[in-house]
Amino acid sequence: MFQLGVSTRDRILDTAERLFAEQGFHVATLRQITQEAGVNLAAVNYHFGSKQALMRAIFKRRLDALNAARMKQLDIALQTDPPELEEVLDAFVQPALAFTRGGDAEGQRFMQLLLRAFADRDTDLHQAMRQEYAHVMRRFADAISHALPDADPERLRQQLDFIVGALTLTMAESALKDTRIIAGELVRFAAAGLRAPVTEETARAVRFPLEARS
Amino acid sequence: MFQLGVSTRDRILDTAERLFAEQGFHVATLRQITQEAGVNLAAVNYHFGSKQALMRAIFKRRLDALNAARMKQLDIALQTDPPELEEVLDAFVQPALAFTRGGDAEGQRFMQLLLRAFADRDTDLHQAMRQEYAHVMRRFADAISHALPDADPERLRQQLDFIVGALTLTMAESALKDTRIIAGELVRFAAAGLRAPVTEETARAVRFPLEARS
DNA sequence: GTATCATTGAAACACTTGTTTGAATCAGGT
DNA sequence: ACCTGATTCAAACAAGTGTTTCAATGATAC
Repeated sequence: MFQLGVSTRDRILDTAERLFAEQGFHVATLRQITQEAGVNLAAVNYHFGSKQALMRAIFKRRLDALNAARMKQLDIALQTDPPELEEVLDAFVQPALAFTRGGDAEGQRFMQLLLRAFADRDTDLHQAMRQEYAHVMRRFADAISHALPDADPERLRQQLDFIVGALTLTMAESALKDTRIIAGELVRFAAAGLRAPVTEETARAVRFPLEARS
Repeated sequence: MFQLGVSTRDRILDTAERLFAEQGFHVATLRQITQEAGVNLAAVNYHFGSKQALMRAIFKRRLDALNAARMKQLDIALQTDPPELEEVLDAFVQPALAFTRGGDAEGQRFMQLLLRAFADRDTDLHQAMRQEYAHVMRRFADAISHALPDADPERLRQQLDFIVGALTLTMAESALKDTRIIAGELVRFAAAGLRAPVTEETARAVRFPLEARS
């Protein structure tokens, strides 16, 4: 029950990740974390320095893994030139689910954590996440531009944020068993959105967004 | 500076909304709120009962207004039968920006608050928000189904969540001046995504989502 | 003017928080 | 065996939290 054989440091990491995702950073207390992990209260400050530093360690561990998995799958997609749009999007979406393959809810837990980080603007965690993300996002934006050479790269980059929002919120929200199907749907949905040209109607909507058109 | 002439209750409501959005529910303290609002500390518990109840009051005020605005604009779109898909999506997206028209950042602040509520699963606030939303979401899902009679209603409902995620995250994240343009882009993006049929390629992606396709 | 109610004010309350301390325990090397 | 450094432990610390209390003040009606 107390994950015998695993180091104190890892027990804290796993338990804190779960409780931070479930309850949020400021609601989950060190006493609750250490008690459920079966370690002493002071162990957190000994191994990590502070509660904040613990959070950063948790975040870095998963985000590095997620980004590496995305990069790796993107490289495969980029072996064809120009790359297939769906394969590029797959490389972005699917690794977010890869963690769930083990059977437990780790992947979804991290998406919940990611969603909290997005919500926490003006925190160093938010800044750190955006910076960690910047690399990957730029590479994916470039790949999408190559797949859709006729589209404006700046607009494509903007629309990548739509995909991030849709992915993060639905993955954090949905039941575990549905995530795989939803990911496939999202790729199809996003690919069509990215391919859609700017029509006269939608251009007018951009210019006069609040006009009631009866 | 202290919004002279406005009632104590409203001063608390406005200040707390701002601080909750900026810092989060558990980080913003009643002492900070009451001090910045220029009211006594005990005023919160007198007028609202508790910090939680204050949060609910804040949320209800804006969400009711947002939902009402969406419903009203949806009714206009539904005057044509079948409704135009872009008009239905406009009715969903545009009211989220309507608050920003006054010049201040109220609209974006509320989207940040909404994002926090999404991240806070397993809280009564999250439950309350989902319930308040359920009505509106069902009506919009029905309207979209009417606009796209050939598509599976259940799948359309699923994809409405994509739009919610994209809208909430980008609106909370983006600079204020960009929100109007982004909203127009989102309508175009989402309309194309909803209209896209399920191809053999994407169907395969749904069946074998983690397969590396080189 | 006075009684009645709602509202404000300063202070205290009970409790929890993250962090620190210093002794006890453990492991590995010589 | 003995030393050394890393790790664990129980206890305390200082600070901050939401909430409550009760007297002071304000407004309103009779």
